[in-house]
Amino acid sequence: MSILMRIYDKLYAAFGPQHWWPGRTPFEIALGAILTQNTNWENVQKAINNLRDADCLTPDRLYEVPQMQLAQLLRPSGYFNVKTRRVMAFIGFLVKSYDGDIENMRPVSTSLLRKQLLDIHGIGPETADSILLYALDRPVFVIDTYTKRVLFRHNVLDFKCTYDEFQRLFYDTLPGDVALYNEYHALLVKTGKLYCKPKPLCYGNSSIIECPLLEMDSSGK
DNA sequence: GACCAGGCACATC
DNA sequence: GATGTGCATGGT
Repeated sequence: MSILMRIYDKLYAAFGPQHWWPGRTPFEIALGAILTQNTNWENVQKAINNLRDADCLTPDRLYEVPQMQLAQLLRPSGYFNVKTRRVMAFIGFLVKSYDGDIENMRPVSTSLLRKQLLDIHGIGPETADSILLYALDRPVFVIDTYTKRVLFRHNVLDFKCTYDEFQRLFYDTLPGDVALYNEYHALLVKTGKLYCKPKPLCYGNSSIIECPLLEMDSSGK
């Protein structure tokens, strides 16, 4: 069994299902993916609640709302000027390419969708992959800071490896299963929050193991 | 007051 | 290609 599958089994046994992504609709999930960039989820939820209270939680309404007003609604999520532009870019794409309905993306291939998402200003690999996996149910593995930290601290990959290199390891050693990818990423975030804070640990010391639930036995099995 | 939080674009070398 | 920096609120 691969190291990644063993880690998954340990995490699932320890924490159980995480019921991700926290969002009511695919569109809300996509918005959350943008708003949570480098940001605590509780702050994102406040911004999403603002949008809901202002009746702005649909592509049509967001397409109409003035930029200044949108920025104020997004304020609690931090980087609100940046995120306002990014949300507007995403909405513009959705309206222009998919008639303002994320459901119209369903028939399109995953590889094409990923290219289109990455072309949108403010959507990088993690945000694109989060939308693909959690909003559109595609077998795409999301790599985030916690994923890198947890794997690095278990000597699976170097922290300096690229996004694609981390992702490749998951594709090479796990089946392409949406439910598995969904749960695994959520479990890595859960574990990272509990055990893999950036300090006082040093990224340069790969021998440090700070995730006790993940420690393997001496035979490496 | 310091640190942290589910990135990304852009400038510079 | 690698490295550094700006973006910002809110909780601990």
